[in-house]
This record gives sequence, C-alpha cells and structure tokens, in this order.
Amino acid sequence: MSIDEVLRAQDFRVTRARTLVWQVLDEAQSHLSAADILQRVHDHDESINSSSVYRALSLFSELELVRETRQGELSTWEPAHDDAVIHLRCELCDTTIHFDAPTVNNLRKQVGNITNFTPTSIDVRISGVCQSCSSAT
Amino acid sequence: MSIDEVLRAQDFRVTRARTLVWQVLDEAQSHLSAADILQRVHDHDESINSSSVYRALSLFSELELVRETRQGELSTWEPAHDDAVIHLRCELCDTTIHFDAPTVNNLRKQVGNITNFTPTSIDVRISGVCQSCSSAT
DNA sequence: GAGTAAACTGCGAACGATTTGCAGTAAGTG
DNA sequence: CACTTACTGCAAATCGTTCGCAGTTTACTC
Repeated sequence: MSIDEVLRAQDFRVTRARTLVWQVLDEAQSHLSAADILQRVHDHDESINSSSVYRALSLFSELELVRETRQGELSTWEPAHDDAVIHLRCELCDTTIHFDAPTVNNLRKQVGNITNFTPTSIDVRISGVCQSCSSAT
Repeated sequence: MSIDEVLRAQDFRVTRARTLVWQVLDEAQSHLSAADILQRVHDHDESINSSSVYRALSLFSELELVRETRQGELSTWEPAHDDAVIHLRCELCDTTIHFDAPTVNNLRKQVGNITNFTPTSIDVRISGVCQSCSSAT
C-alpha cells in the first residue's frame, strides 16, 4: 500500500509536503534529523516549509508509519520497523545502523517472566565506533 | 569516596550548588528531570539558580558520576550505574525502574563478534506497564 | 584571620529546535 | 466549475537549556 493509499484510507489528504517527506524517509532508510529531512525535501521543492515537515512527521508518527528517536540533542526519524532490532550508533560520525538480533525477543520475554512489568516495546541501542570510522584512523 | 573528595581530587571546587545537586540525585536514586532536581535543590536552598544546576549536572556527566538520558521530551539524570541494566519505563506513570540482566552483556559481545562495530556502551529500554499501574486498574 | 587569584555563581539575555495562530491555498467531492 | 474545509506558509511564540558578564566564594598562603 503506497503512502497515498494509506493516507486516503484514513481520510487524510494527499499533499505535496506529505508525499515528499515520506519519499525522503523511504529512500534514506536510515535515521534522519528534521534538518536532514527538510534539506532533502527542499532538493525537490524549495517552497515546502519546515512546519509542514514537522506536521507531516507527527502525523506519520501517530499513524505509526515512522519511528521517532532521540539521539543526543535532537530527534531523528526513520520508517517504522520491527523493534527486535539493535541500533548501533557511531560516536564519531553519528550514523546509526541496524543489527537484526533475535536475542532481543528473548530479553523481552525474560523481563516479562521474571518481573511484574508488562513490556510493550523494547529499544536496544549500542554506542561505539563503526567500521568505516575505525578503519579511517 | 564522598562527592567532596571526588571533586577536590580533580581540582574542582566544592560549592553549595554542587553539593546539593549531588545530594538530591543520591537520595532519589531514580531518574529526575532538571525541573525535579531544581525543585528539590530549592527545598534546601532557594537561592540556587537553575544555571548552576545545569552546570553541576554537566560537570558530573563529564566526570561520569551521573548518567543523562532522554525520556520523551526532556532529559533526566540519575547517579551513574553499570550499563548491564535494563531500564523499564512505565508508560502510565512515567517512572523508570531498573532490572539487572546479565544477558545484556551477552548481547553486547554478540554484536562485537558478529559485526565490525566496536561497542562501548549499551542501553536497553523497555516500555510497558509497571506492577502498581497494572494492579491499579 | 587577612589577602589573593581564579573558579564559580546568579542574573538576564540568547539560543535553537519545535509548535502554534492565522489568513490564504489547494485537495477532494459532486 | 464551485464549494467546503483540511492543509500550508509565514511569523511569532514557546520552552528547556546555554552563555556572557559582573560580582561572590573557594582554596591557598602568609
């Protein structure tokens, strides 16, 4: 289902701002800051305002089409994905990559079994140095 | 080693603001926002300014005496602790509790072995509903 | 204790990412 | 094409956090 269809199916209008923001996130498939997104949107259409970008992002969040994450000072967004994924964030270049680890689900179960806490979502983040930064010494 | 000694050992001065901020964090042993901290500091001394609280927190962060975390909109601070600890955050009451899970270290090793990413710190957060909130239905 | 240099504080102004109010624009419908 | 109203651009507001500066405290020496 395309973004247009998703929007229309829920009675939201398909607008240039929304389409472009989605396209940018979908093409990048990585963590982008609001500034990144705005810049890439502007590559397609200078006239889109930052408010519209924020408004599109918050709509997409509500529809659970994107996932917002705080990284250091600012928020980043990426297309929504399964949460049994580890975010590896490079301290040098600030890039985040994904690592698919089924173990994460065990961790979640473990907590559910041992404690009286009922988990709904899990978020595993590891900071460190990525391959390209460590080889670029 | 008391906070006073830690500070003096590194040639920082022991001041009322620093002492109070540390005392508040140490007594709470939980995640406090800057506003929480300021308020509790003010319970002891009205004259301490918020800038001083922020400055104390950022000093303590550099000395790795406290750990700063982003929770939703704002930052929270807590005394530093081992990172093989899972943060369980209740979606209803916004409280964060700790769960000691040795498995976390396995996860870290796994990533180190399988990928070319060199981990330095790991942060596992689980959202859900805590016991008191789920029984208070 | 008094004297000193430098570190630290309070204050208020600045900052910067995000949000909001409003008047105008454009998406969807018939 | 005409009409309704959701959505947008703009500029101003918000709000947690940071910063510059003048005045105060700390730690140190005598």
